[in-house]
Amino acid sequence: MNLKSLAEQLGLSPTTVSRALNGYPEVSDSTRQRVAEAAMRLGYRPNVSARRLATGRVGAVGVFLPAQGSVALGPHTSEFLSGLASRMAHEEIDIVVSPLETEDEVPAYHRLVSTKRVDAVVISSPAISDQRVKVLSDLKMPFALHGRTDIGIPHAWLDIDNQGGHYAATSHLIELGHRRIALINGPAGMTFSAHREAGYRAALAAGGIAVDTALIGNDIFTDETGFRQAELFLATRPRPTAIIAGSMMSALGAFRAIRSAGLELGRDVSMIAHDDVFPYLNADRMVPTMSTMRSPIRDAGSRIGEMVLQLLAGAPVEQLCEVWPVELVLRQSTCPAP
Amino acid sequence: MNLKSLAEQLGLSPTTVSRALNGYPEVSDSTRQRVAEAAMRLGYRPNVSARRLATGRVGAVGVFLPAQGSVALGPHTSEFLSGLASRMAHEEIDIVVSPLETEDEVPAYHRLVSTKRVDAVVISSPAISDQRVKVLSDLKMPFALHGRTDIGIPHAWLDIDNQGGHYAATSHLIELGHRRIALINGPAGMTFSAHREAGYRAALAAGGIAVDTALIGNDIFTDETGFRQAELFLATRPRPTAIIAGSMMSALGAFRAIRSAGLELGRDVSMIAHDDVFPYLNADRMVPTMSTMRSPIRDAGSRIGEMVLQLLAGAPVEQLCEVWPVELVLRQSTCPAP
DNA sequence: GTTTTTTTCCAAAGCGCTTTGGATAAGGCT
DNA sequence: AGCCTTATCCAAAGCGCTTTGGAAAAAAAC
Repeated sequence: MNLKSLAEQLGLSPTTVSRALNGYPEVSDSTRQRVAEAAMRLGYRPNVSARRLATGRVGAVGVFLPAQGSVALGPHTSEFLSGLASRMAHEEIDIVVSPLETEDEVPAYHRLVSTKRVDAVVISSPAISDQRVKVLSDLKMPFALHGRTDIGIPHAWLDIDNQGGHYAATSHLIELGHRRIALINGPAGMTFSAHREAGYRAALAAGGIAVDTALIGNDIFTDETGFRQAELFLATRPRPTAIIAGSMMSALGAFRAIRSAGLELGRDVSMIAHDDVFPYLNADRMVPTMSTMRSPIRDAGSRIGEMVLQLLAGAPVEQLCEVWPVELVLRQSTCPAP
Repeated sequence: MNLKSLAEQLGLSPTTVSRALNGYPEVSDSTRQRVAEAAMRLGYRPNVSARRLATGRVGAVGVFLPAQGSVALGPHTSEFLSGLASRMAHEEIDIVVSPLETEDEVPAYHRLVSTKRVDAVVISSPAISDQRVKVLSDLKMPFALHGRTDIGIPHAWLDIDNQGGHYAATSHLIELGHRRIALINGPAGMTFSAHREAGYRAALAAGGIAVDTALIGNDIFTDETGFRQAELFLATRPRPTAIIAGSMMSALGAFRAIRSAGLELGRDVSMIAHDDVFPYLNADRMVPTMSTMRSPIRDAGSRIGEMVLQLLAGAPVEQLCEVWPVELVLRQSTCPAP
C-alpha cells in the first residue's frame, strides 16, 4: 500500500494525499479527514526511504558505541541511549548506533556523514580538548556533546556540574570532620575527571586541607579498579576516613575493600558515590544506603535528544549549552569522622 | 558529489559507474579501476536513502530497547548491542534502536515493519511462550531471537545452555558436599528462568536432595534483589551453604548479604554466578575471585548479527538455531561445604 | 455579469540510485 | 568476407515520496 494506490482508491492525486497527510494548508478539511481515515483503514504508512530521498532529511541521529575495552562503554551506555531513543521516537526519528572498532572515531564519522545516514550525531565522554568536535564541525554535521570540552568551537552540549558536585560532596565530608578524603576519579585527560578533581581540590583548599596525591586515583570505573584503589588508599597512614567514588561500580568495589580491611562503611569510613541512576543498582536500597551525587543519565539522554531536535530545527548552537546541577543525597554511608 | 556528476567527470554513464562500483561483471577491469580511483579521489559515497529506495533493501536491522523499569534493560544490553553492531558494521548495515515505551512491543513492531525502516529485527529475553515471534512471523519480518521460546513457529534463534550450566553448577556444589543450595533466579515466565530452574532441580534430584522452594527466588537481576534474596535464604535453617546467582549484579548483592550476616564468601558460603562478561565487572579480579557460569554476551550479539545476515541472504530458519554451552569456571568463591 | 481573488486540487519534475533491455564494438568462427 | 558471440557500455524506466508551478472551481469584489 503506497501513496499512489492510496490516491487511486480515493480518486485523488498523490499530491493531494501527500499534503493532506503532512498537514499542508492547501487541502480542505473534509478531504483531509477522508484521506486520514482511508490511510488508517488501509494501513498506509509512508516508505521512509522514499521520504528521506525526497526531503533530503534522514530522520535519524547517530550515536557511537565506544570501542570494546574503551573507557566509555559502561553500564550507563544503555541508560543514556534509552533516554535519547525515547525522546527521539516521539518525533519518528531513528537512532542508529555505530560501533567504534578502534579508539579513532574519525573514519566512522566520515562514513556516517558522507553517506547521509544520519542528520546529526551525539557524542559522549569528551577529552579536555576533544578533536571530535573539530572534525564534526569541519564536516558541517550537526552534533550535540554529552559532556564538555574546551576547544573554542561553538557547539551544543549538555553537561552536569561535576565540579560543583564534588565540591559539595568534599565540603560536606570536611564539615563532618573528615580530613583524609580519598578520590576515586575517572581517567586523566577526560573533562569530567578534571572538573571533579578541581571541585575536590577547591573544597579541600577551602577547608585548609593539603592535597595528598596518594589519595587520588585515576582509572576507568569498574568494580575492580574501585576495589584496588580503595585498598591502596586504606593502606596509607593516617588511614583515610572518607572516599569519594566516581561511579556506583567503583563504589561497590570500594565497599568490598572497606569490608576486607575489617572496616565498616558508614562508621569507620564514609563514602559518597557519583550515581548515574541505574534501575538495577539502587543507592537507596543498598545496605547501608549509599550517599550519592545524583544525576540521572537517562534524563540527560532525553534532554540531549531534545537539543538535537532543536539543532535540526535551526536553533543556534550558542543557545544549546546547559549545565545540570548534581544533587547531593545524604544517606547512611556518610557519618562524622571517627 | 553524486553518481551522475561522478559519471560526467569520467565521461561514462551512471549505469556503468554504478555497476563498476557494485562489482557487476558487465564492465571491463580497466574502467572499473578508473571508476574506483575517481570515486576515491573525489570522495564519492552513495546516498544510502537513494540506494535503499532503489533496491528495496534498507540495510538496517532493528533492536528494541526494553521499556524503562523493565526486566530486560540491564547492564548486558550495551554489551550485546555492541557485539551485534560491530558484526553488522562490517557489512555496512546499520542497527537502529527502538525504545519500547510500554511492555507491549507490538505497536513498535508495526511501526518498524510498515514503514520499512529495517530489514530484520532482533529480539531478546523471550517468555516461555513468546507472542512476539508470532507477531513478527505474521508480519513476515525476518527476525532472530536471543534466547528460546516454545511457540511452534520455526524461527532463527541463539540461546545459551542455561539448563546445562545450572545443572553443572549445582552438581559441582553437591560434589563439594553442599546440601542446602539456594537459587537466585530470574523472573518467572521467562524461558531462561525456567531452564535454569530445571537444571538446578535435575541436579538436586540426581544428588538425592529434595527441593526447598524457600531457597528459590524469582525476580529481576539487580544488586538489591540479590541482597534481599540472599538475606532471606541465609535466614533459613539449616542455613544454606551455597548460592547460585543469576547474574553478576545479583551476585554483588548476595555477596554483601553474606558479609552482613557475618559470613565469609568462599569459606562459610559458596557462590557461583552466571556471568555475561562485562568489561567493568570482572569475576576473575574480585576478592575473592568469583566462580561463574561464563557466557560472553558480546559474542552472542555478534553471532546473532551473523545469523541475521544469513537470514537476509535467504538461509532457511531451521538451520539458524544454536545452543551455546555455558562454561563453568571455578574460582575462590566455591569451596567444600563447611 | 464580469473580473479578481481565494480555495482546492493536480501534472510533472525531481531526489540519487539500480536495473532492464538494448546498442555498439570487438573478437571468433566457418 | 560474412555471421555469430561476447564484451562493454548506455538510455531510460522505475523505486515512492515531496514539491513547484499551474489550472479549475468556487467565492468575493466590482
